Amino acid sequence: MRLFADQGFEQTTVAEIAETAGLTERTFFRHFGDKREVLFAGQDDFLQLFIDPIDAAPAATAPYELIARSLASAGDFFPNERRAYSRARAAIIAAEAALQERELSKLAMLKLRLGEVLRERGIGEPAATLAAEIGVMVFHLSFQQWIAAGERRSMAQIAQERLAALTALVTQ
Amino acid sequence: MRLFADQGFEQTTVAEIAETAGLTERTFFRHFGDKREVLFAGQDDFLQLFIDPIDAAPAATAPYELIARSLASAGDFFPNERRAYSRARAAIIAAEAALQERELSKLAMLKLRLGEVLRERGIGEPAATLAAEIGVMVFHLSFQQWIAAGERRSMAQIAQERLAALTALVTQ
DNA sequence: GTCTATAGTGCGATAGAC
DNA sequence: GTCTATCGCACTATAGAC
Repeated sequence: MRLFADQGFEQTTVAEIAETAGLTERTFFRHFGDKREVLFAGQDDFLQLFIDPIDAAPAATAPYELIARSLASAGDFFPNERRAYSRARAAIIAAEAALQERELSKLAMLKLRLGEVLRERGIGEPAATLAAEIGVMVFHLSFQQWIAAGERRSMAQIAQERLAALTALVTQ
Repeated sequence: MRLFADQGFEQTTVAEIAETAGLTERTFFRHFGDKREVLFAGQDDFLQLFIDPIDAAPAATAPYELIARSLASAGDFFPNERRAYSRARAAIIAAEAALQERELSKLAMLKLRLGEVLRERGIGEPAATLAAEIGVMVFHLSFQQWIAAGERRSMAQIAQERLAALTALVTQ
């Protein structure tokens, strides 16, 4: 992160990263499948925040309500103290198309996982996939707003507002 | 496409592609920013199909209705004759994570462009971005269903059904 | 069109942890 | 004694500079 922030992602070689970390290039690639992956690894607990409230919900809970709970829970990953760090990381990603691609890819994986969890609850198609897509989409848009300049509201609050806006949009 | 289908995307070198096309490697990269791009270039008319019906709609048309018209129009890009080709292309993309990433990236660009068009009509935020996200998301899921084994319905029909399912999901 | 830097892979050797 | 982390080295393809 320090190297990327100072000189840019593209301008930083894997050799530099490895040296800074006191390792060899070969070892870097043992831990990370590619150079971009170093910015996205270790998001397992983040994923779990989406899933836990779904697992904990009563069996009859409607998909929409599950998504709302999932979003509220995911907000815990982004307390106010994390905002500065998230902004710095987002700036690095925003500066490089290759990193934006990887971010979209990670969000797509989250969608797939969420869809699975919903289907395991007996929610059918296309509802399960649609609910997963909506949940992750609202999360993503909310996150972008959360790190916007001057924004002070919490992630959970923004997400709730965005989900309501989506509902309003669809029911015009 | 032929080379990718026969031996896989990763196993096909740019040198091979260039030679097959009767060009040099350097010329390939002059036309395409990177190797993956060759599978995604020239989608401008596709993009326009989303935008045209929005431009043509009466000023007071609600965002949801705009999206519905956009989806109906985009369906024209996928007549039944195109289905076999789309399946073959999708199979190539599905076999390679790097290509799936690029596809998501292209869809994200489409979202951005659609959002712009909606804002130019005076639709505010977050409605414009949400509508664009919903439109492209429904398109993407519908496309995946359209190329699913045994599926015979038209793109427009599937998209309409998916959009209705989304509405039902959110309004329960 | 030529040249070169860098990402990423395959295989093997070594050292330490349990 | 097996398992895992690191390293060394040779090699190829992409991609960019000039």
